[in-house]
Amino acid sequence: MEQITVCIVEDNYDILQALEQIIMMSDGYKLLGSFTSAEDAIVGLPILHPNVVLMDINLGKMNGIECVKAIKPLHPEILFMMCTVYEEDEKIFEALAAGANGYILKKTAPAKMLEAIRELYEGGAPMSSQIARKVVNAFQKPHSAQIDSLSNREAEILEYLAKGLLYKEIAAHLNIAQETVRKHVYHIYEKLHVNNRVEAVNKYFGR
Amino acid sequence: MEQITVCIVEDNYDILQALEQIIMMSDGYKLLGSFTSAEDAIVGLPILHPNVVLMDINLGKMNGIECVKAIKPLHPEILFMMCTVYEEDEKIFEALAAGANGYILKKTAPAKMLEAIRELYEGGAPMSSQIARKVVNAFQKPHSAQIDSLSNREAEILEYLAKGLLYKEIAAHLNIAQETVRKHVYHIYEKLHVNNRVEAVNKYFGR
DNA sequence: TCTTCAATACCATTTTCGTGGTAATAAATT
DNA sequence: AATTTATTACCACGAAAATGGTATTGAAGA
Repeated sequence: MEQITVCIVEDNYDILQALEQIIMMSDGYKLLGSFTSAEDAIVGLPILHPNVVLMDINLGKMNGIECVKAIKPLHPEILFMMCTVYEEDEKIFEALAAGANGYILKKTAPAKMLEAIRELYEGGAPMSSQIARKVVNAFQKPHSAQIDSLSNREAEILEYLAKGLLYKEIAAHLNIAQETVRKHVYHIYEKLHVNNRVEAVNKYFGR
Repeated sequence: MEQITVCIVEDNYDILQALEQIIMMSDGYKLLGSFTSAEDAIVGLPILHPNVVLMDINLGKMNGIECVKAIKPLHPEILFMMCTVYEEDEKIFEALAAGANGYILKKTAPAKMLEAIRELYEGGAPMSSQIARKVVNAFQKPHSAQIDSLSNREAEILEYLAKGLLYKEIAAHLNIAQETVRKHVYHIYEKLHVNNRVEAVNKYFGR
């Protein structure tokens, strides 16, 4: 089994020591080093470049998410596992958007923790069932009552609007007059309570 | 342990029989019925309303994703586990967007299959490591070379464009002349190789 | 030092969009 | 039978956006 190199970023000394013990005592895992602040990690992680980083979210000044955001674009090969005490909804999505690859709770049992690190290393995205469901749910297009109120034709035209087509282009696609497209759009805006294209498209994408 | 009620939608008779056997022979799971077409399932599933549906993606005329799309909005409490032979990228996201809750491969071992069904029932979103990574990656804002080429000010203005603000509103926010905003936008379009707002915003959101 | 780039600002022109009115037809609903 | 809704179409006006040119300033780089 290949050795997985690991770094830890954690500002609570007791928790850090416990994590270090788990990694060091386990075959197949090698602790390269630890950091107690995001600032130190930004400097040190690119030098040590481990396979996996266990990143605490709530650090001192700069939090773990900011830290990932700073490092990940420059070193996409480094895998980040976010560690927190609670499953905070917003933090999860923020972390994933920042480039985190996994998300586990600190209370996770040592064996599970090691398993998750390996899963991450092997191309997975370890996270609890509850988090996975939230992530999957985020994919569901939230079809609001407003969107539902659109007629078939209007919904069709909104799709074209979302692609950035001009009215004349939409008209050509649908074989109707540009003026008719214009009128449909007018009604779409009324139903969605917006007054320009981008706002309508944002509603279409559930934002 | 509570009984989990299950229905299967699968048009291959051999595979269907195998799945039925697995469910029927296992404690804690109860097979309510099976369907061999999406059309039949749309009629029958709401009547049987199982906890979990094993849904084949490649059915005859109407595929499994269309089927989920038809039923899920009316019965969000029914959980859908998509089953396919291969991990087809586009299908995964299409299925999740349609309202699927889990995504596993048909070759999955019976024990794992049952475990996944229970995980689904208990609020999880079972899927393979590879799929989970793809789903998580989809959250990462894909910052293209084009987006990176924008200056700070331009990126800032693109954010406002994405919200649907008028030039004059953006100008007011930034305390600069509307004409200056206009010029920034002109450069943004050049760098992103687009010629209207919606296309620029789509690049911003990685579409 | 010279050059390039980012940010600012102003101008002119054309195209597209947003607003709102009228109206015919067919389909669905009351 | 009467009414509403969806789809189509045309018109007119003003607002906003898109194209492209000029120009100044300051900062960063060659």
